[in-house]
Amino acid sequence: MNLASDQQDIKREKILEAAYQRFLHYGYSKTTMNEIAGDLSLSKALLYYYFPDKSQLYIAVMRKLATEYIGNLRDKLSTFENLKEAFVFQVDIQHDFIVKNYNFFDFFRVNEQNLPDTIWEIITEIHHTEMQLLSAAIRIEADKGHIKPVDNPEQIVDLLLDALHGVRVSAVSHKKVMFPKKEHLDEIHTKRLLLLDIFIKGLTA
Amino acid sequence: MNLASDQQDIKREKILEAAYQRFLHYGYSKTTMNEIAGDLSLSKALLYYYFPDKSQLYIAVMRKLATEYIGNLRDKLSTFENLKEAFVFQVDIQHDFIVKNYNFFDFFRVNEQNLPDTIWEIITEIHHTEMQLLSAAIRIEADKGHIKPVDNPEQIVDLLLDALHGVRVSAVSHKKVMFPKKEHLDEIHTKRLLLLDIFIKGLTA
DNA sequence: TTTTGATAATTTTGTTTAAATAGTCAGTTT
DNA sequence: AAACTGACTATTTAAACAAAATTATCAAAA
Repeated sequence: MNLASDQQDIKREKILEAAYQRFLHYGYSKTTMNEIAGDLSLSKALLYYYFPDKSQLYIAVMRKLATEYIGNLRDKLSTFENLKEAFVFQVDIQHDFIVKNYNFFDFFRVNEQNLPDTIWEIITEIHHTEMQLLSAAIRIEADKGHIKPVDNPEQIVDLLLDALHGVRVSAVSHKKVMFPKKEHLDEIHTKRLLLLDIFIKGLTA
Repeated sequence: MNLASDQQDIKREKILEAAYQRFLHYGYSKTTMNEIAGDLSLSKALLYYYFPDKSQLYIAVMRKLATEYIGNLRDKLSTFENLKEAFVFQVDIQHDFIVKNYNFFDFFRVNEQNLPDTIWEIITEIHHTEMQLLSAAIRIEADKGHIKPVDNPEQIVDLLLDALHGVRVSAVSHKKVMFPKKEHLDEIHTKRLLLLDIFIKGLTA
C-alpha cells in the first residue's frame, strides 16, 4: 500500500510541476487541462483522478509554492545578525517570490474580488508566518537592548507589512497603472528598503 | 459681455452641483444626462451647450473637488506647529475627502485601467501639491534642527504617502474586504498615526 | 489501482436584435 | 446674438440565442 502511495505521490508531483509551468507561462485561464495532460503525455481524465478540478489543481500548486516560501523564510530568518537584516531578508525573499512567479498570480488579478476560501487560507498562513518570525526578531532585539522595548511587536510588524504593501500598490499609482507591472518591481524594492531604513531607525531608542 | 459670462458661470455651477449630487449618489454609469437635466428642469441639450460630453462634465466636477481639496490642504498646512502635526493634517483631510466622496469615485474603480488623461492630470496635481507642502514642512523642520538634514525631502514624502496608503488598503486585505468599512476606519486611523510616529522618529537624528 | 476514449455538462465566445442612453442640430425664445 | 428646446441620429449597453471551447464524468480497459 505504501508502494502504491509513493507512486501516486510521484505522479502527483509531476502533474503539479507541469501545471505550474503552464500556469506560470500562460496564466490560469489560458491554460487548459488538455494542455497539461498533453505535456505529460497523459489523458486529461487522469488529471481528474488526481485532482478534483482545475481550481484545486491550481490551489495545490499554490500551496506547494507557499510551503517553499515559508520554508525559505524560516531558514533565513533564524540566522539574522540584527533587525534590519531580518527585515531585509523578508523583503528580498518576498520580492524574489513575486518576481519569479509573477505570471502565476494572474489568477489573483482576474478573480481579485472573490478568491476561493482556500486561497485566503494560504495567504493568511503566509501572513501569519511573517508576523511570527518578524515579531520574534523584534523581541530578540528588544531584549538585547538594540531597540527600545516594544509592548506589542505583532502590532508593529503588522503595521510595517501594511506600509510595505502600500509601497507595492501605490508606488505606481501616479504612473497610470493600477497593478504593478514587472518593470516596476525593482523600483518598488528600492523604495521598500528605504522605508525599512527609516522605520527601523524609528524603532531604535 | 461680462454680464452674460457671469450668468453663464452661475448656470454652469448649478449644473456642476446637480451632476455632483447624481454622481455621488448613483455613480457615473448609473447617472444619465437626462436625469441631471431633469433635476434642474432643463433640457438635456442644454447640458451639451455647457459641456462637450458626459465625461467632461464628470471631469469638471472632479476638478472642482480637487481644487477645494487642495485649498483646504494649503490653508491648514501653512499653520503647522511641528512635522507630526503637518502630517496628521494631511492624513485627516485626505481621509475626509475620500470618505465624503466615496461613491463619486466609482468612476475610478470601473475605468481602473484606462482613466482619461485629464483625470490623471488632476491626480498628479493633487499629489504634486501634497508633495510640495509636506516636503516644505520637512525642509523647515530640518532647518530648525528638529530632524536631521534630508537631501531629498520629496523622496521621503513620496515614500510616506505610499506607506500611509498601504495602511488604508491593506489593513482590510486579510479580512476579505476591498474597501474599508466604518468599523475599520478608527483602526486605520490609529495605525496611520502610529506609522507617522515611528516614521518621524526615524527621521529625527 | 491506474488509465483512457467517449460523452455529458458547463463556461466562454460570438452574433443578432432590442432598448437605453449619449450626442446633434435646425429652429424657437429671450 | 446668447440661451435654450424638441425631435432626431448615433452609440453603447443588455438580452437572447447559437456555436465553440473547455471542464468534468464515467464505464470500461490495461
